[in-house]
Amino acid sequence: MYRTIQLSLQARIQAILLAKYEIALTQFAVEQPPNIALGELALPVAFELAKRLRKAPRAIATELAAELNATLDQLPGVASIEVAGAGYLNIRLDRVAAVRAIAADRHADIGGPGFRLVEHTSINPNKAAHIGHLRNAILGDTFQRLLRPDDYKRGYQVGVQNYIDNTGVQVADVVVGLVHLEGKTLGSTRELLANLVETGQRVDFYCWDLYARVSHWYAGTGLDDTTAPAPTELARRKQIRLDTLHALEVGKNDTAVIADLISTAVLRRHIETMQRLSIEYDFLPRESEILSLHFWDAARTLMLDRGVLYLETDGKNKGCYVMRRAGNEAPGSEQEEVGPDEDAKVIVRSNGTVTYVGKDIAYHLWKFGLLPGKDFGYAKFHEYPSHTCWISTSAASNSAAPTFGRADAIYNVIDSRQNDPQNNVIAALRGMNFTDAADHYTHFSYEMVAMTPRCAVDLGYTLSDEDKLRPFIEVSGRKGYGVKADDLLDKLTAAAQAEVDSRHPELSEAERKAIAIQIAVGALRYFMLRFTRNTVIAFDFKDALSFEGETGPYIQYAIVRAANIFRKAGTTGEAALAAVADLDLAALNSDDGTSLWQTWLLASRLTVLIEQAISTAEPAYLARYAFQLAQQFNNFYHRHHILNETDPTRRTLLLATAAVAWREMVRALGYLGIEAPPVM
RNA sequence: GGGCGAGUAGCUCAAUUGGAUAGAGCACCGGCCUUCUAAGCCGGUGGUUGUGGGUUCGAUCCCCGCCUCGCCCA
Repeated sequence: MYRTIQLSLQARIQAILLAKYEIALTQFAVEQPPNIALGELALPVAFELAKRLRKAPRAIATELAAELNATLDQLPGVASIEVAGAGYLNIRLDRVAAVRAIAADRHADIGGPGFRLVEHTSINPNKAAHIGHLRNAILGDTFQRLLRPDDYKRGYQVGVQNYIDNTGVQVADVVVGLVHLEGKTLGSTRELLANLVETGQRVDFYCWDLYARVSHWYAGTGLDDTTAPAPTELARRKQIRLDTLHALEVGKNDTAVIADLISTAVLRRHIETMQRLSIEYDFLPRESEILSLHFWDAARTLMLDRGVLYLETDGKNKGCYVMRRAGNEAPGSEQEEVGPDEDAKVIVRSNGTVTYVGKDIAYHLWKFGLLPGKDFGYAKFHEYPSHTCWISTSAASNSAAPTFGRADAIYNVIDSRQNDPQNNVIAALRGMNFTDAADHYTHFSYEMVAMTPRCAVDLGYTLSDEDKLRPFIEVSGRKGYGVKADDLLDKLTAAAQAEVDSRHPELSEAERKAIAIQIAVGALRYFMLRFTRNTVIAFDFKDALSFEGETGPYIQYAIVRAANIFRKAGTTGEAALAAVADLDLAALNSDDGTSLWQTWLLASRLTVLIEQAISTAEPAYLARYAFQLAQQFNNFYHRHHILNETDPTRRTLLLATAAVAWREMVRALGYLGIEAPPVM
């Protein structure tokens, strides 16, 4: 409702400006006054025009207000418009009409054509998921929910991908650990995996420790060395690492098979972990197929054709295929004669190997459907209750698979440390004149999750004196520093379970467990979403394990309270809202009615927030909105005791007010991937 | 050395992207459970928005200098 009025106001004022001053203003702000007494919407448009019209803002506002008030019938839902302050146009709404529209769930639609690809999670399959990966996956999953079609909005067609680097150095390192530190063969690796499953152990946790051990082994600093190893020994270990990595890239050998077994087993664990948080994927493209299906060869041809890639013949990059960086473009100019562009990005090294950026460019050309003649094979990997998760294969494709790639817009949820590489890919697209693709490429960048020094010490890590003074300690899979996602979730669930057990002994074990999980997920997802993207989260158990104040459970609790009222009143939220249609709503215009009206007004803003969260790629806005709405409801809850209300008209209005808050809180939490428990 | 980001209440974060009196949570102090669930509500303490200039009707936000921290690249 709120959004609808915003749009009609904008259109109306644009028309007036064009007719009266011949000014075409495409975008201007619609705000909320600081106080409801000033109205429901505020337009600072007169300030914008002051300079262009060489007139005082207040004079312009007065003229506009007169014009708007004279044609109020063209603005349905608006009661009056007045000038305030130095030149604000304050809008008052027709509360009765607005409440009826909100109760009937009339709201602006969100959505459009085109296929949008959201890529998130993308954990190297060589270790357990940790809190940093959780932030990534929760951001991506929430954003995907905002885009997708649902009961509330038309939405966009969306595909969710989780990229798997199963042939990279990280997987190679774990293979080195298995083969060279634990003496495993292909056969004994199979036994190990079977054994871990039988004994109920988590493969990814096993690899977590092994990965940290291998890192120490390379450096000669771990428990595997009682005395410092000789330089020749360290060189030998480094060579083993390179050889193993090479074996993975080439494929079709025992080392590669071991890597595949391990990385697939770890990947299955990641899928399980994320499913605990209601995070699902549609497709898992793997680097092994990008290599085996020779995506790069097609990309190289295209890049050479389009002139973004060229062979450097001189300077430090002699013999490499390089790409000009943005800002250094001088196609066909004298620049090449002046000398080599030392700042150019190396794509193919002089030894013929492709850099990571090269492979990434090929992959992104595929995403946009720009890689001629190349597509993955698709195989089923995992079944969710509502859909299949597919995985890439170099074998023949399953004909039942949907198509991925050929996206109109992509969103890559990748932390801000990858800003440079991401910009390189965009620059490549732009250089190839794929302007549309480059324009619709969003690096959904976010800051990392680190740990407070205290948190690191609590986990048993020994910090240097220097590290203890830092604001935070970076999570490091390589060092084995970090809070594992499953451990955190287990901890949260246990804490929630203790509360539920003591509050609801009448419920069955299974019911209490289910509620505890909903609360734990609510706490965790909200915690990861409440910070805006470019804030480093310094993780601390005290904050993350809290169920009070600005948390997910606070909002869930508000929903439970509302639901209790409907239950005890012998009605439902839906019925309470339907009763508004033929109710006397005159009370809304009284002073007392204003506080009720504020709840309706806030509830009607969900559409505005969703749209804002999408356009800024900032789910935190929606998280904060959900909390605000819960605060507003709790305030209302304490001020009005609905079931004791004797006046039937007023009681119906109060019930409906609780119901509108309830409806929008449930919706907002749904987009955040948080369920509303039946009781708490 | 270059690039990106950040610096706001004791702590952790917001601020509708340049708008009206800079707001929340935590912590602390005081009040509220015989009521629809206290995982809650009400009140209070707490600010020279790192710093110096500039731009304009208006700056936490934009521009320049400096300081501090983080990340990436070399």
